[in-house]
Amino acid sequence: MANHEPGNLRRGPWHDEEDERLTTTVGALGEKHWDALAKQSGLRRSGKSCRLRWMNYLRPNLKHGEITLEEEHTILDLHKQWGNKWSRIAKRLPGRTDNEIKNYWRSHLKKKADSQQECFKGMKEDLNQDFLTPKRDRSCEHAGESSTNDKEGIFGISSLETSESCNMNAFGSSSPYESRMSDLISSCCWQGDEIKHHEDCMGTFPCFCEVGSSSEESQTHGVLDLWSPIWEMG
DNA sequence: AATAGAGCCAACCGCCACTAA
DNA sequence: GTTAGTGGCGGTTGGCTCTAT
Repeated sequence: MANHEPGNLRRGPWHDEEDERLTTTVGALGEKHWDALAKQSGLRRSGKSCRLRWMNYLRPNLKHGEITLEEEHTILDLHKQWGNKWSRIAKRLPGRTDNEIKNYWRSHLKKKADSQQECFKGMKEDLNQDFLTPKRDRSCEHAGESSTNDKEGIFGISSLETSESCNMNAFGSSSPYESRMSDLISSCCWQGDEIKHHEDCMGTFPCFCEVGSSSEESQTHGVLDLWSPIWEMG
């Protein structure tokens, strides 16, 4: 199989001259046939090691700076959808490598995601206590049609979709429901996030306005992600 | 100032899928 | 159909840096 190499291969951190030599060789031969490339370069490195070094650090157009807030949201969104498919996630973040994203997730986001999940879990319990009340009095015409699931338990409405179609102002500007949701969101949003409302939502909750970054993807997923932990904990 | 513990990240390892012979 | 070679992916590790005591 591959990599049953002689024992004199170098390991450990790469030196500048090794980087230069690898860059030159890849420039001449292209990003393929890594074992042959490693031999031809004269580097005492395995093809696998050369490929990794190239892909993660030497490739043109790689970003080496800090992960931005927008990128962070994207990583969280996509990780939620796809799990640990780091290479797939990396394809959606130009200039970032799977290794970089994986490390960032483990060192920065995992705890964040876990604590957010815990936060929502606690909030959901509180909300169930607060709002397990008759729902037919709610102004929304969808309210109270069949009170069989947790989404209704919280909102008195039958689904995310129907709630979206309702006018949330029907709950009243000072409803306990609204203020509770406001507390929930402000306590669960990450530091640096801001909630931006559309003109017609009047800043009531729940609305489907943008949370956090201004990217198109976040606009699509941001709020749904904010709510989904509640749905999923049913 | 010394030291222990935590955090971070580059690099390695093992497995798997794909391809060619 | 089988086997060997290769590349890609995700998990893990080792060592360096930072922070708290």
